Amino acid sequence: MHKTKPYCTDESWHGRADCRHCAIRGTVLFSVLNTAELDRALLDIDNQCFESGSEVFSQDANDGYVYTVRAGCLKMVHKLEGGASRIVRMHYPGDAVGLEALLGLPYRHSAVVMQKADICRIPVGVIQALELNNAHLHEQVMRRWQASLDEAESFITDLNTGHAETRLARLLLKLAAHSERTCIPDLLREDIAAIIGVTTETASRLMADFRRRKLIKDKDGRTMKCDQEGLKNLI
Amino acid sequence: MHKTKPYCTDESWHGRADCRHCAIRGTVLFSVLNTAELDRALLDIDNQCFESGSEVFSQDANDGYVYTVRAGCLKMVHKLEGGASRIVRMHYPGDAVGLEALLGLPYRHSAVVMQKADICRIPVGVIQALELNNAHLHEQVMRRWQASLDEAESFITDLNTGHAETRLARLLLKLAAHSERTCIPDLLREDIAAIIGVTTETASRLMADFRRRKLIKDKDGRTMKCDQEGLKNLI
DNA sequence: CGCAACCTTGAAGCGGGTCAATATTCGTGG
DNA sequence: CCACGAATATTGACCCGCTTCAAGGTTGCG
Repeated sequence: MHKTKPYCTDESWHGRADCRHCAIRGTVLFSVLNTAELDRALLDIDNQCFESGSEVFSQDANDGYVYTVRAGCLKMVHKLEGGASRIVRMHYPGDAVGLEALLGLPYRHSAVVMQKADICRIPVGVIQALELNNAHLHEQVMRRWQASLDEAESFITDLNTGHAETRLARLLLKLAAHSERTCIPDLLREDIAAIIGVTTETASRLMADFRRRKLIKDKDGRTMKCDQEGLKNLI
Repeated sequence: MHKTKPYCTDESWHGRADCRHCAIRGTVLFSVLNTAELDRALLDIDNQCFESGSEVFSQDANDGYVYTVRAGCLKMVHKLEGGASRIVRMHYPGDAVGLEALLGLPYRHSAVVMQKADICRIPVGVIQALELNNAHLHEQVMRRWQASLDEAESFITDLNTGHAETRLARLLLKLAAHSERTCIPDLLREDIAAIIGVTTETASRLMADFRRRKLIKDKDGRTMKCDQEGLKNLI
């Protein structure tokens, strides 16, 4: 990833509005921004768009960055010994990803884009430096950690419990909860399988069945609309 | 839980050795202990033994304590809508439990003892106060958060993936990794079922089968020995 | 166009669920 | 100490949901 431009410190930047979800921005910007030191630190934050399918970082790598999601959707993919892999959680706008880097640890999973994403890359040193003098940022980091834990645990209780049809319904509802107007990404059948713990064929059969029952409708190329009420009846 | 005695500040306490794993003790004790203020804060830390089956805290409660495990083993039980429940992770000596209390949030799960446990109860205010002046403690808290995340995710990748026999083998090996000399607790079949995501009957059938194949041996009442090499062959 | 990646669908088999009966362990009180 | 009942564990028989293996079908891209 190459250095682009210092969005965060540019008050006239058009994308500024989305910064309201950012742990760094949402808490620090409006409290202690006016120091030269802070402005300097923020220059190290980079921003980039990723296309669907591209990898933000790779399992076992250790590059010293934490990432925040401004737009789009990521999957955290864990490779298993047998060559197969499972998706252990997803991340949405406002989430921080790769927090283990704050502890100097290698990434536990690969982060791969599921839906075109706008992502900020923050060197861990920046966060650590700001945290020293800012308890509020510290709390925001902990909140992001807890959010990852909540998401991983909901994968166990919601997406790995009950019949496959129920699990798929819960997955679609979860995606809808993070989308505008029930417009959700049309996931790869392989990804659905890796999330709800079935084979690709079963995922395909279920999705085809849901479409026939009009629980989901194709919108354009990579998104669809879903019938939330109908899906809730399956749970 | 009633106040017992200020173990942490009593240098002659026989149980002191186990404090080496504690986030508070392991980092703060040897750095800034000698202040009256810190000693005072530590007086609010309580310590108690819990018998197997007893509940340390309850899902949705909000009592403002974080707990650390000094000995024994806990299960984090999440109640589902249908009345059933799943176990989303386990905790062992050195772990911190109920970290969401640091954010003022209600507990996500009930914490129930699986094996007689020795547990410290720490008011969130104590941790917050100490964190303000101690970046090292702050790091320790983050490490505990990451450990919870690692454990939850290993439940997805190890204990909710593959055939039931494989998952049970991985569960027993995980317990063995946290025990002395492959002596692991003889879990309730219902707990095994709630961990690896099968019915109680299937858990019972598999355990009975493992015993016949001498992969596990009854020791005394509530513990057993397991053949780690044999179990690894099932993965 | 033609290949590659992805999706859909079918048929057969089995792993684990379900329902039910029996055995075992454990706590409690006589 | 034994007896009794409740909780837990074991086992059987049947069946269904999902996997497996295999064969097209569809989409998209160089």
